[in-house]
Amino acid sequence: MNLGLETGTAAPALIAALQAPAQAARLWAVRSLPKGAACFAPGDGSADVVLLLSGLVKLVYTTESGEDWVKSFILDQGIFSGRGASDSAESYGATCLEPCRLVRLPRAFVEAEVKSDPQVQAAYGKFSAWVLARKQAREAALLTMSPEARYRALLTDAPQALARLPQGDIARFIGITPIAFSRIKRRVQSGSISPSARLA
Amino acid sequence: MNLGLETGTAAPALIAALQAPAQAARLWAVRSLPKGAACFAPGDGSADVVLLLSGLVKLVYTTESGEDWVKSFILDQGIFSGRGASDSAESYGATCLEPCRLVRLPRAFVEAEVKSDPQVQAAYGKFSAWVLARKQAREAALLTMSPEARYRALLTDAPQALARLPQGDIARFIGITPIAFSRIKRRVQSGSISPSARLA
DNA sequence: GGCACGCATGAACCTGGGTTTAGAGACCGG
DNA sequence: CCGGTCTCTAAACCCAGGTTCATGCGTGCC
Repeated sequence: MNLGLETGTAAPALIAALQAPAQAARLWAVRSLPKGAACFAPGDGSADVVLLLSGLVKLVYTTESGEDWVKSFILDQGIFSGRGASDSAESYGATCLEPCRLVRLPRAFVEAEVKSDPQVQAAYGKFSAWVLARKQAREAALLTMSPEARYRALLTDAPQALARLPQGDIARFIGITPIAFSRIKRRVQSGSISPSARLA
Repeated sequence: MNLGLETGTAAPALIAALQAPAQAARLWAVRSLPKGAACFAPGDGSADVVLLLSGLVKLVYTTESGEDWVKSFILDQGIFSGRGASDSAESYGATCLEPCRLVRLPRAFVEAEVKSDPQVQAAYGKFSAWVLARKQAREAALLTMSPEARYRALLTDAPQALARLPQGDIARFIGITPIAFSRIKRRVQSGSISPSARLA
């Protein structure tokens, strides 16, 4: 069971397919952002599509009470935007966890390229399918697995990613507090085989 | 915050758009299934697309330990298939909660229609966007809200749907056991304002 | 260098949900 | 009409995760 952290090749392929057309349209402006910078704020009206060329970004939901919950991480190369296809009420922000290099493209430009360029269209189709599969995996993980099980799955599926992420962010991605995450790590490392398949 | 139970018009529109081509191809065969029947089993190799014309279907993940968790409900009119776009490891089954009328179409046929028929293509685009938004909402709900908060949100957003669903299935959709759900209902009905915004 | 801040950990206590067991009511077939 | 099964509710107990308070450690800033 993977939880939606694997990187895959779909996003890099789509980035590559978009580069030439964007350069031709003089829209290919690589921007560098330092660690801690916000790519966009939650509720940002901007419907830009962001291509991450290198670095590490987290997408976070912020609740009314001010808690942050990590929707997902984008590692090294990936594509994301503030609003999934249509506008949804649940908006999220994006923050650089490492220095990042990225390109912003207007959504309209990307959509036009998808329609007109078969290369881009093919890459976009694969990317969409991959996004859907990831979302499905994440949904299943949140619904059917306990936090500890999710952590164990991450340990198996994406150890190299875990090493680059702050503990607090991993916790908020798994769906628990950093304190509880610390306890889980202790349990797991001590080799105790928790009998809880899927508890609260 | 809606949790992914609202029905919307995207699915009915796509069903309507597909009907004529499917009839022309002699693929439009309406089947009736009784309450309790399985539309397909988890892991079913069939990549058919199912159009639900009337009735009520639940999609359920089954864990290795045999627990069922409700991925989503399809009310009255909707479209679903055993495998989201690409094949994912997490497979789910579909069961009728009410007598259903439905049509099964081969995925290849639907994909071909999407490419060749602009009508279908437009409807499919809207449907895809709607699916994505719903998945996003569900992900956010599972990640950022407590079970009780999810139930309260359902009460607000989809009371008519709740009335048609068995308690146990609602519980498994919210992400808890039927027993815990019973307790939550008691708490909510007794008007106690639980101070827990988002607890375990 | 030294101070402050943030992050990770630790311990103690609370609480919501899981688990088990049990019982009341609805539905169905004989 | 009766007995079986299924669903929902209830009560008692356990446990994982939340909460609070406190400590140690690394980083950055002055």
